[in-house]
This record gives sequence, structure tokens and C-alpha cells, in this order.
Amino acid sequence: MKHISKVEINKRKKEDSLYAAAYELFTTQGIHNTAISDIVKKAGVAKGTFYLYFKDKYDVLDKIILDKSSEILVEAIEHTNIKEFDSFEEKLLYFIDSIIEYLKENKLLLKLIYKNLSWGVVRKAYKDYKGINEIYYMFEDGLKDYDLKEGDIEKVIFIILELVGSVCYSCIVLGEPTEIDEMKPILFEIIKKII
Amino acid sequence: MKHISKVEINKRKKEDSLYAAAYELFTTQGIHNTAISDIVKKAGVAKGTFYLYFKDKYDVLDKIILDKSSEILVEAIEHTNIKEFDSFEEKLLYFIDSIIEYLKENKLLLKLIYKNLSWGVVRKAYKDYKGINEIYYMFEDGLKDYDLKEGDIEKVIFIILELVGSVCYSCIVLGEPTEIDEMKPILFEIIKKII
Amino acid sequence: MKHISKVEINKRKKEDSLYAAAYELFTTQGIHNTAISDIVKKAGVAKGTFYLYFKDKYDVLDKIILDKSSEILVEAIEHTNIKEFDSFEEKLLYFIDSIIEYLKENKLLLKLIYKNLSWGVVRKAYKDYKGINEIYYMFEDGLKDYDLKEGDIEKVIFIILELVGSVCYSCIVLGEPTEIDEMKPILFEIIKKII
Amino acid sequence: MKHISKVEINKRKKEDSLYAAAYELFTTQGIHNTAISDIVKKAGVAKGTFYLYFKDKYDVLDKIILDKSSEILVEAIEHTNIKEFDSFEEKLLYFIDSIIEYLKENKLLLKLIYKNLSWGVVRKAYKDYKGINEIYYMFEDGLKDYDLKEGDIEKVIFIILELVGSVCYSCIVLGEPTEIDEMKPILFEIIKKII
DNA sequence: TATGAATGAGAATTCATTCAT
DNA sequence: GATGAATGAATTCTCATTCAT
Repeated sequence: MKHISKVEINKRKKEDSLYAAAYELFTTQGIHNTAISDIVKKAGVAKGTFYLYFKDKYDVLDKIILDKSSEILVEAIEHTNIKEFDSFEEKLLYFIDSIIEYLKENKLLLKLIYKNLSWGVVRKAYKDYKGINEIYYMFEDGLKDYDLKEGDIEKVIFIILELVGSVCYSCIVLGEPTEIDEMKPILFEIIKKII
Repeated sequence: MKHISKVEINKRKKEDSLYAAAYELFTTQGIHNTAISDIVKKAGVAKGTFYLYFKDKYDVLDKIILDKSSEILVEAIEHTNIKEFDSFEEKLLYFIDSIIEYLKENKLLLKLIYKNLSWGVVRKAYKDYKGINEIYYMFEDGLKDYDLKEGDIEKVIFIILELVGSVCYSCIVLGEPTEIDEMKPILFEIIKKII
Repeated sequence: MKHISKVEINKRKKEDSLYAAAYELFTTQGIHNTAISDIVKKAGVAKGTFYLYFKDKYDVLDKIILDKSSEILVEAIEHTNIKEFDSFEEKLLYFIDSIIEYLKENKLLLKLIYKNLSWGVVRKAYKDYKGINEIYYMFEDGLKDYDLKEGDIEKVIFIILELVGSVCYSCIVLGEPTEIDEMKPILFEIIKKII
Repeated sequence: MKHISKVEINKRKKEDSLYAAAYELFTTQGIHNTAISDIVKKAGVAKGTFYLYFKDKYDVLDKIILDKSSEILVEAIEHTNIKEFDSFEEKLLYFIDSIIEYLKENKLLLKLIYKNLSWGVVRKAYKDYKGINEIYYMFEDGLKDYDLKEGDIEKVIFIILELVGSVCYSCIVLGEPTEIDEMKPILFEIIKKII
């Protein structure tokens, strides 16, 4: 068991508080209106300290986007996996609904990660991560009768998640063309047709 | 018949050159790296002149996004309407392919309008515009057998265009998860299922 | 009788509306926050027109200060002259009270003419003006028993009006050290001692 | 005993040099004609440093006005207190003459602090300051026979200092209605009558 | 006279980044 | 590692003034 020194813990605390401060400020005031000086003030550390842990504002932002994107997906799949379903269709729609509900509750986060909730990017970054792989397994199992080529499963996942993400952004953040709840039935109908 | 004075023509020229300069710089250097002083220098006008026509950088940007978004759609529908097709499916796929090919050729534009190619927003802004309405008519005619509720046609258009837009952005700009040409067959397959 | 042409009347109208607009804006938004473009917009004339009547912002301002300063004094003396008094003291205090009450009602004006309500300056500008001269006559008559040297009457008027003006500014505008109504008794007591 | 670090000393030096530069420029060129860039250039620091110590131009100005106003009064009272006088009247006139002579020598300063030499404001800001309190004691002692109400002493001081200040401004800066030396006898006569 | 588009100098302010302590 | 004072380039935006129409 690795020994983690007090210094190590302290460093981690600093980084965490910077990350948390950045997240809080980015979502509430926007990326544009958040300066590094705001972040360090909120985090309670000195300005120079920021540069010990991050390259610049966009470095933290990238970390946040990746973390939160995968968090959304992982939470939705875990949520889904504790239930039983009669069909893949049912399971998938439950999974997608979990994502939508999460984003509805976290409008500010959705605005922040904007349309960066890209399966392609998350998949690449977390290809060895259990939670993310489970999403793949769900689709693999569900689509096994379709005789899809190697790699096409990834593409289908990508397309569906792109669709969900961009519809959510438009409906939840912009309110265009309607509210998300009005869009859901049609969206689900379409997803059913896709699979 | 309205008289258009020399002054009026000159004003239009100034605004156009500012718009064109902004577009050129935004696409090649990015929005962040383009200062108002760059725009006016390129446009060959004084700094104050910019503020005679636009509120700030984002005011031009919004105009550009809206203009170009609709331009893409209008060009694709016009492109489509001069041809004959055996089925709606064939026609729709041709229309979508036109959009994709346009975006492939204009990667910088795609990056700029980001994922703002939102049917909801464009539709709202151009609801009396002939070109945009024709897209609606195409879908209305093609989907007439489905017995869709009033308003659902708009939702279907929205969903399909969101899908196409975000897939294009991810594949063409980020190259994730694959190139757009590899994605096209699956994407088309899925759209065929949707309708 | 001089013929005043329509053109002449029109010109006067323009100048008046510029003057009025400037006064309104100076008092409500402050001199600093009022640009020439604001004045012309409010006056309903073109920018260039401003320069046909005034040199710059401070040119109008100077005219306003002088006009309004003398207006205050003239109004107070006219107000006073329609009444009968038993003594010079009574008359003078009534005159001063008229000034104070006027300034209390026109706090914004007081702020604008600031401490420019200087007897020295007004006297110089309006030395042939009836209303202003009447103030002099009042003092001359009231102080005739004091055997003052030539010119000393002007000095006494000056000192008393300076005193009243600066006390009003401090009390009415700044509220320091107390409200003007609390200061009045002492101020009047002191003025009584002076004469 | 508080430790004052080298850093602390350095910071103080920077602030002082900015303050001094601002004072020099404000008095010689006027507030309007002094830009922040002029101040920092003169002070020999970077532009951003200015904002580390002051909010804006008017922030330094306010500090200067308050400082200098009290400096004038404190210097005059100290000047007065080292002497012996036979009466309060004599002492007061000496005190006032000290103020006038100071302002005569510092016409630029007088112009800057304008008519902001207000006893009300200075008193409020420095209510615990020894020098300023001594002025109060002088009056309290001198006026003890008058049986004045609590607070009335402050009002008398206020009125006399307002009078002196505004007469000085008008005579020394504007030269209206005459030079200060010609005004002095009458002014002193009036002050004698007041007390 | 009157107009108002165009000008461009110039002012204020911000903020990422460095570096001596 | 941690600090935070100092930097100064960069950017936005204003506005008095001009001048062709």
C-alpha cells in the first residue's frame, strides 16, 4: 500500500479546490467572465499556485468537460444497470431518459459542456474505464442480431448520443424549437426506429 | 419606387466590408484571436465605424452564424429541387448529402457556426423566407402518409438536422470517432429508418 | 420694430432646444455623462448643428451657469421687492431665505452650478441688468448708515452671497454637516451680526 | 511590535509615488488633462500597478482632497498654537490668516480642492484626529461665554470656514471681485462681528 | 443652414503570466 | 511548494470634430 504523505494530500487539496472553484464559476458566470484571479480567490490560494497545477483556464475547462461528460454517462448506465428490462429497447430508452433527466436538472452544466458531450471524445479518453465500457456492452448485446460490422456499434452509439446531446442542448438551453418534454416522445419514437 | 441614395449605397458597402472582413478573420484565426482592430484594418475603415454598424464582436458573429446557417440549408434545398427523385427517401438523402458535402468543403465555416446549425433557431428567424419554407414543404409532402400531428413535422426536421449537424461537427472538425465518409453509410441507414 | 424672419425664428428654436436639452441632461445625468450626441438626440437636431451654435459642451454649460445663477438672484429680489419690510435686516433675510428655498427646490440645479453662484462673476456679466442692480440698491440703501467706502458695498454683498451659496451647497447637496433647515437659524443669526 | 517587511515598504513606496505623481499632474495640468497613463509614467510604474492601489482617477483625487484639506487646517492650527494671543478674536484671525496665506501660496492646490475644503467633510473623516480636534477646542474655548447649544459650535466653525474657503477660491483663483488682499480687511471685520 | 456618416486619437481597464521572496 | 506584487501588452469602446452632400 502506497504511502501518501501529508504534503501529497495537501497538494491534492489545492488542486481540488481550484478545480471546484473553476467549475462553480464557469457554470454560474460563464467561461468568458471568469478570470484566473476569480478562481484563485474562490479557491483561497495564491495566483501563482494556479500555474503549479494547470496550464491555463482552458486546461481546467478541458478536464471539467471530460470528467463531467463521462460522469453523466456513467451515472446513467449505473442507474440503468440496477434495473431489469424485458428488452434492449426498453433498457436503452431508460438509459437515454436518465441522461436527459440529468441534463434537465443540470442546465448550467449542459451549457458549459455545451455540445462537447461527444461519444467520440469520451470513448477515446476512457477506453479502459469500466463504466464507459458497460455502455458499449449494452449496445453490443442489444444489437447482436443485426450482424453489424466491427466498429459499426461504436458508430451507432456515437450517432445516438450525438443526437441526444444536441437535442438536449437546443431544447433545454435555448428552448428551441420546444421544451425537452414535448420533444421526448418523438425522440424516443425515432430512437426505437433506429435500433 | 424607393430611392436609394449614394450615401445609402456607401453605408451598405461599409457594412458589407466589415461583415466580410469579420467572416474571413473569424474562420481563419478564430473568434478569440480576432480583435475589432483587426476587422477594421482588413475592412479598410476606421475603428469607430465598426460601432456604427455592430454592437460588438458577437453581434457580427451572430449575424454571420444565422446567415450562413440558412445559406447552407437554402443552397442544399435549391440544389435538391432542380433534380427529380423517385422517392422522398432518395430526395431527403440527396438533400442531406448536399449539406454534408457543403460542410466538408467549408470546414472553417463549420467550426465557426459550431453546432449552431440549429433548425429551431434558423426556422424562427426565417419563418417567412421562401428557401427555408421549401425545406418544410419537402418534409410535409414526404411524411404525409404518416399521419403526424400538427407541429410534429417541425420536430422531425429538427431532430434530423440536429443529428446531421452534430455528426458533421464531430467527424469533420474533430475527426472523432472517424472521418465523415466512413460515417455516412451508417448515418444514411439510420435516417432511412427514421422516416 | 425689427423684422424677425421665419429663418431667424427657426434658428432661435434650434438653439433653444439645444440649450434646454443640455440643461436637462446636465442636471439629471451629470456633465461628465452627457455627450454632445446625447444633447443633439434629445434636441432632435443633427450633430453638426450643435457646432453652429456652441463651441463645445462647456460653452453651453457656461451659458447655463450664468443664466441660472442670475435667474436665482433676480427671482429672489423680485420676490422680495413686492413686499414691505420694517427694516433692512428683515428684508435681507427674506431675500436670502428666498434664495435658499429656491435652491432647496432645485437641488439638481444647485449641484450643476455647483459653487459657481459667485456674486463676482454674475455682477460682472450683468452689470447693466436691472434685476441684478436692484440687489445692489437694496444693500446700498440698507448700509448707508455705515459710512462704507466706495466698493465696499460690493464686497459685503459678495461675502454674504458666497457664504449663502457655499453653505447651501454643503448642506443641501452633501448633507454636511447637517440639513439646511437646521443650519438656517445660525446662518441668519450670523448674517444679522454682519450687517 | 509589528514587523514591516521589505515588501510592505516597497508597496508603500509605490503607492506614495503614484499619489505624488497624481498630485503634481492634477495641480499643474488639471484633472481633465491628466490620464492614468501620465500618472504611471511620472511615477515610474506599470499601468496595472495603478489599479492595485486605486480604483480610478477620482479615487486618488478624493484622497488628495481630503488629505490636503486637513493638512491646510492642521498646519494653520499648529502655526497658531505656538503663539500667544490676548484674545480669542486675535487668535482666530491669526488662524484664518494662516489659512489664507497658505492658499495664496498654493493657488494650484486651491484650484484642485476647489471648494471642497468643507469643514463638514473633513470633520467627519478626521473626527479622531488630534490636529482637527484642536481647531474645535480653540472655538469651544473662545465661544464659551456665548452659551451656545451642543452642536452649534460645529455649525459656527463650519460657517466661518465655508466663508473663508469660498472667498479665497473666488478671489485667489478667479480674481473676482478683487484680489484677496483687498478683501481681507472686510472679511476680518465681518468675522469679528460674527464672534 | 442642416445633416449625419466617418473618423481615429486616445482613455480606461483587464488579466495572463512571471519571479523574487 | 506557495505566494502575491508587478507587469504591460492588448483590447474595447467613446466621442469631439469634420466635411461632403
